[in-house]
Amino acid sequence: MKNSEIAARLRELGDLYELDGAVSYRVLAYKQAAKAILDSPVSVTQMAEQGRLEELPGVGKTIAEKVSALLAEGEIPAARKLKERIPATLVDMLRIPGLGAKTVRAIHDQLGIEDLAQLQAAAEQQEIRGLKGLGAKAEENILKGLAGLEARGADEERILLSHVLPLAERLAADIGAHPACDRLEIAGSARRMVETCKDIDLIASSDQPADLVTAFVGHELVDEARSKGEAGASVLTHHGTKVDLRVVAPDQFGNLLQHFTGSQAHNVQLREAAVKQGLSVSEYGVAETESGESLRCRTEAEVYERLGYRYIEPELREGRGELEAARTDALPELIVDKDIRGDLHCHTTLSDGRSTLREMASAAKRMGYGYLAVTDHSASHGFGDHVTADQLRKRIDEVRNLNDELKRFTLLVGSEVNIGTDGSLDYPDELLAELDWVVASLHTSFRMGDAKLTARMIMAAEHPYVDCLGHPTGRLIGRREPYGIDIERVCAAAAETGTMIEINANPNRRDLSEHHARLANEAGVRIVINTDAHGVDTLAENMRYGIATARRAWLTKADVANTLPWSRFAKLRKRAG
DNA sequence: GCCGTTTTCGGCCCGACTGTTTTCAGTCG
Repeated sequence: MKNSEIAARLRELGDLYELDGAVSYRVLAYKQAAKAILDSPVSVTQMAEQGRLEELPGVGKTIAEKVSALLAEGEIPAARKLKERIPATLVDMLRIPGLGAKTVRAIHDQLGIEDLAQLQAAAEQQEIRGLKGLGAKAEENILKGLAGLEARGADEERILLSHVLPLAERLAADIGAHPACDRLEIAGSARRMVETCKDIDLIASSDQPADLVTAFVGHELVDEARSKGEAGASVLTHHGTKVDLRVVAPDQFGNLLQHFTGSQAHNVQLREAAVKQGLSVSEYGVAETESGESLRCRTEAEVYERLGYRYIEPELREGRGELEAARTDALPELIVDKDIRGDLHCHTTLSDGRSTLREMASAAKRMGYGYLAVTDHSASHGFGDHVTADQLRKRIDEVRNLNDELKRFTLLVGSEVNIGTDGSLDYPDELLAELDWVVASLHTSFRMGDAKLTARMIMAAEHPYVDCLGHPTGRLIGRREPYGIDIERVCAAAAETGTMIEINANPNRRDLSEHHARLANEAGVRIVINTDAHGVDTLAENMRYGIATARRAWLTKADVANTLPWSRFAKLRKRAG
């Protein structure tokens, strides 16, 4: 069973317990365990088989037993029992904004309503207002919420970071340049460079907040203001993206930015630890519980310092051990954009790229890189984009000639070779030996079973001319789940054979994920960050998302091979040793 | 239900908003 499915079942159980009136902390425990399972880089099913479930943060004896039961029987006995008393369809109602467990339970118990259709009918017939604490407004919100659910479908609307960031950066630049603006930063999940975002948070400081809010609401990207006040506003852009602006006085900017950057898990852990020191943290300051005296901070660094921590980079603020590391001076010095010296996975018009060899080479050189490996698809690639062995031989000459023209830049000839269903590659070894660099990737037969996929990847890693594994789990964020390969075994094989593994920086992929990249690094695998660019535009644009994934995986410059100049990188390739 | 530089029991962030209420419960981020 996939981690995402186990997590969904635990979330459902948490919802059922909540509807059953369980104490909130018990409900929270299930949600946190579900999150930990979703974030687990390795198969939780496999962890269960090995009796390792309790290694997951937030999973104790009880939840471990429930996961084991789920895997053995296909369902959790506790959930089955709850469903005898509480219709499972009530869980759907919790997705209506403003409706929580208490309200849903009251509607069910007192009106006998069991699903969304009955809820709609009751709201239309004004039956809801008969309940204590609910009125006409509640009915209105329920109908609005139901319409919203229908409109956006079953999936929670999360937007790819690469769609959110340009919008956020444009707004930040424009609002930040307003005369009334003192400081302005993007906050929230976009600042943490999470793969997908729900909305955009902007934090500003100003002595004339009203002017700033007016400028924000009137911006040309803004469609409508949903609410607007002295301290900020919430708007929808023409894209339909929600953007919140919060404005404070300059001396509280650090507190507000820290609060709204999150994540929730990070803030909860930060605040729990603060309480034990007799301090209380909020978006307005760090207060001493005893005296009530509050410290206002202009910068986030002051907030962390007051609590006994070194400054923590936003990408690390996920409640994954960063507070402990910040307290003991054990934070990694994260890789930064300018550390990257070359790119080792891109395409040209020879296969499915949009730019020519020369255009890609010039663009890479302009960007300040020292080298670029051109890796078009291989002989068995479909869609008319395949490259025959003869075409590749011609390409080798073409690259050598162009390379002679380029000063202080190394153009490398490579290939992104398909890993066949039997683990073999689709060029002869003699040809692969002539290349500077080979990325091996899966492009076909994803559904042949996890064990076979794992075997294919391991065979590729063991091949003497495979320098690197490309987009190893094949996921497309929000569209296609990763293959269920045994990432621990693939990493072990890669570390053993000296095969590198890429973080594919395409913002739709980010593959390795941050969780897998952290695991791979700890397993001793050498990581490369590649754009998989299909044109000069994405050659420049994609890299930041790969860097972001690396940073969220706690990687330093030393952990990533293409921070080295080509002369040193070249010696790290398997074929060089 | 989880977890331990004050705890194996008794804690488990902080504040705003909404809609319904005359002081608050429920929900949300």
